[in-house]
Amino acid sequence: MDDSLHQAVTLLIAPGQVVEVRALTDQWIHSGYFDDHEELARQVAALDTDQSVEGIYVTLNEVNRALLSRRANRIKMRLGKKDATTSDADILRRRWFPIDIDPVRPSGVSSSDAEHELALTKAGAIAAWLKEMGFPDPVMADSGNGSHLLYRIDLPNDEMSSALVKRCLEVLDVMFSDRQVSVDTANFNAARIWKLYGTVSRKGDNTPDRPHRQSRVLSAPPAIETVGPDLLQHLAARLPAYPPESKEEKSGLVLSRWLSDHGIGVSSEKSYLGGTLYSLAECPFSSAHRDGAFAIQFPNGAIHAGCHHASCGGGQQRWQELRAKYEPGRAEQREQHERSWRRDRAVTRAEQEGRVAPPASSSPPPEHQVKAFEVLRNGDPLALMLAAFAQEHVGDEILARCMVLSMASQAVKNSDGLHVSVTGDSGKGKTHAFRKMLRQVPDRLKVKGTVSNKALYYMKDLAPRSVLMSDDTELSDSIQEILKSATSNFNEPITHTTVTKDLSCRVCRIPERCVWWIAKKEGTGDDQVMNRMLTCWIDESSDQDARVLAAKQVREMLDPDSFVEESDELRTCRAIWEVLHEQTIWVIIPYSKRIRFNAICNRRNPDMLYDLIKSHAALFFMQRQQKTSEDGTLCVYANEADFSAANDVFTLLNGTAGGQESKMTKKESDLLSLIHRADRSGLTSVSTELSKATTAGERITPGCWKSARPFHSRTGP
DNA sequence: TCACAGTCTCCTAGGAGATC
DNA sequence: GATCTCCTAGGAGACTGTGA
Repeated sequence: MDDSLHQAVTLLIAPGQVVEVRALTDQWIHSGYFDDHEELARQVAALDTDQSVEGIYVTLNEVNRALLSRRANRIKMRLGKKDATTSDADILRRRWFPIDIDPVRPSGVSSSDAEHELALTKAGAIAAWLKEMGFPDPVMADSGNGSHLLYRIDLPNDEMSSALVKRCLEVLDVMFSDRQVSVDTANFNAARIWKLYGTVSRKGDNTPDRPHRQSRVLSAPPAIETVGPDLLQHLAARLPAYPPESKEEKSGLVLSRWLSDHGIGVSSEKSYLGGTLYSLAECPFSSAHRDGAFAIQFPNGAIHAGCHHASCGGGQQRWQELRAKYEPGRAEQREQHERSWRRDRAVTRAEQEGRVAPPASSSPPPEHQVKAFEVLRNGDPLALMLAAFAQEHVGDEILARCMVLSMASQAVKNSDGLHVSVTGDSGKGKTHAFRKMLRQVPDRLKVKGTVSNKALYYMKDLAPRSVLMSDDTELSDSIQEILKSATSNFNEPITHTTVTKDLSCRVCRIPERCVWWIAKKEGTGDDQVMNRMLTCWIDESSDQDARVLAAKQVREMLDPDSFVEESDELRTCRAIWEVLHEQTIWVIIPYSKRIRFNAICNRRNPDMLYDLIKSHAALFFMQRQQKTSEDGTLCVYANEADFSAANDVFTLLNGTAGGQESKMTKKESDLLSLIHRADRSGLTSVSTELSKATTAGERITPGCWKSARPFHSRTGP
């Protein structure tokens, strides 16, 4: 028997242990099970002379003894489809923690001498690193093309052990793999077969540059110590297994750009937990070595940086240290910024407690709070909100106006509430517009995304005056019913009574004064729902596409330092909404009787105009004539500016920016417009089809709205 | 060739609620 | 109370890619 083969069998396989031998050829698999290890070595030695055999392997871990009966102490050549080999479920215990270090090369060829040497060197480095951590000396072997490290373990074959071994390999891969050599992370499964040392590795043709080599054990400790699970867990914990939480990195720092901007060289990059791991060309933490440093950016933006050398923390998080090294003074600025933010927030909360006007405080309120009251008293809050919105979303101003007035309607006691629906094709920015405007809303007052039919009734922390945003989905019948209730009974909670398991009644509620913002695809939702909402169209024009692209191009040029996550305007808007959400205002429209409506057939439209006026007046409540009613309600008188602003919105919603009265989508409206332009007889036909007079047909044609405002009025207090 | 991981789709069971 | 519908989670199976 070959000495090295005999040494391997003695070393790897416990006496009496059943083991599967598997030989791979280009086309076939030969396999047998052995508990007679002398016989195993004899048959393997014979098989190894077969030049078609690329490699001979054994199962490393303890195999179920029953499998011996499959092919007892014999190798069956050319397995058929019915001949099973060892699966993970056939393994009784894990006996080895195997580390396979392979040179990076094209598949199907043996390694060159240089590549082979690199893998052996890398194995030495890994063994040394693990020894620093407390690992014993491993069995080191030459696999023929790369190198192997084997540590004796004793773990049950279960999911936890599998995950632990897998994680350890992943950590070693991150720490040690580079462009030339990689640690194979696929060797974690229990039934994994392993090169039987003493046999020849024959990948591809045997050429001088890439010769076939015999695998062999290079070194083995006299007594092999078992590595305990604690040590493996210690290794597994060397790197974050999940993206770490990081508020700071959500600011949009792009690690690759940051490294490049600061002249930090990257020797290689690869994916890690969905993010990217950059191996640094030189260690920025120590001058004692060059290799080993790395930085990872996770999908959530968080960053982990470190170095695998024990003297550099052995992979521990050192990102803040790295950043501070290249951005001196930043930590201090950050601390100052956070102190200021905490102070602002504390003052804002204190002022929220039962106040209508700003308190005459000897200490100055925070900057944005002062600005908020300044704008509410003397400025134009609507203009500020539109400007803050425009900083983050290009165009769609009329939609923005609708959203602002919708939120303002929550503060109006005598309003039915204004809800917003926006239609248009996917990808045109409906959801983006909603999300950007929602940034002005305090977090506790918004619900985003999709919900199942009854879920809203069961949300325990859903606050009154929340904004419920439904995202680009088709509205189910059930949600549409809730919407109808919400819009019909704005000032009361929506109740829903169900029967529990013990057949008692349970009453669930959606709180009062919630407004809905619905992003819909074309042609979804029924008219009754649409009737109750401000019906906007997203701007789908090619001009808008060009403007969006231009804005995107500017944004992509920003570096992290010039990127502002929250502008002063945005913070001021949020402070304004905090003030308004504390108010309940009764708006009086003293000129109500002087408003003339062209179309009152849909009774909801006058309501909507009145609500728009009231909402605008609520937004400017500090600049309007006020009185307090007997029950203490703050009353505000709407003025001509409120009418004018509301009328502008309503006119646009019936013209170029929405289908408020017609309930048509943009495409339907464009089609009618086309018919109208092409031939007036076409309009007559449409009117006939609709069973309406030609004038009615004209009215639903957008071109006519442009020339005729829907309301006449003589306004003024 | 085989086993496995990962991904995706489809199907099914079970629970909740509605209806008769 | 029986039955139906809707929703959800989970499993099965097909498929692909990888590595021995």
